[in-house]
Amino acid sequence: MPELPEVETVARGLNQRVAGDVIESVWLGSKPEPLKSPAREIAAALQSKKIARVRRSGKHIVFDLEPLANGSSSVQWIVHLGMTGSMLVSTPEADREKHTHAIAQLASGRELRFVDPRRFGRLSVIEKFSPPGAEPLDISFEDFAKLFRGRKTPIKSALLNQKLLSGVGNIYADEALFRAGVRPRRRASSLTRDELRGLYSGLKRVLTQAIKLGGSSISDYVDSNGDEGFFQLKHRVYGREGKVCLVCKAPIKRIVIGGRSSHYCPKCQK
DNA sequence: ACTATGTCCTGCGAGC
DNA sequence: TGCTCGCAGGACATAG
Repeated sequence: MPELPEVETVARGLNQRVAGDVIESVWLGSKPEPLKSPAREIAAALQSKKIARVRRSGKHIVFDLEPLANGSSSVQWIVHLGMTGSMLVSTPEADREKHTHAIAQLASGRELRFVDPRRFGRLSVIEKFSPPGAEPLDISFEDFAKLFRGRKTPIKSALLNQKLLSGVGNIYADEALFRAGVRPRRRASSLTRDELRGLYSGLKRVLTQAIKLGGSSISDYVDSNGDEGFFQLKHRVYGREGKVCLVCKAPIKRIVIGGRSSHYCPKCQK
């Protein structure tokens, strides 16, 4: 589900609400657990840790944790929401949603709940998380252009490659390519410098505006408060197959690239 | 090193 | 109403 703007929204919400709180205990409920490291290690690492800060890196939520007493070292709790994951702040009395896989009890009396129907999400604890690719909102144009040099893969697939850029997913790749006027099947290396400039600024604009609107809610996505985003109302191509282009009235096309559906306007995008 | 493909999971809506 | 099919915001492993 969640791409950079959704994860950013969730992380900001979590930071506002649980930074400073303390994880008292952890329940890991589902089997197999949606974990990268053994359940016991994760539970032990989270227990009795203060949440110093919650932030986003790529599509990952990063909880910066500090030990309560001297002795153990700082660690990071890394949460990836996969396609359908959500991380909710709730009261212990609230009904436990189906597919709740983990719950952290907080000293304030509240709970952090990880819910994920499709189970593509992952939890892990490490010392220092380093994202594989560059942050799309921070990268310079020159570095951005360099990412696609010599790549024969379609530009759409290159945008989704997290080792190049961290955080871009199917929605925002399609929306950025529309704003750049570039068809998703074009070979990455074939883009002209002008097209790369359009893609660079189109991607930044789309991500920035989506963050402002709290992300896109298609079916599952909600923030840490359970609220939906509004950027889906601004989609120009994603999910609009057969509908008319808002710029030129041509019908929007849907094709499959690398197993992912891709939406574009055959007239506006070259 | 890069690229294309299949697989992991559950749920929902469309079509019959 | 009930079924089967296709599809879904992601990321890996694997094979070429």
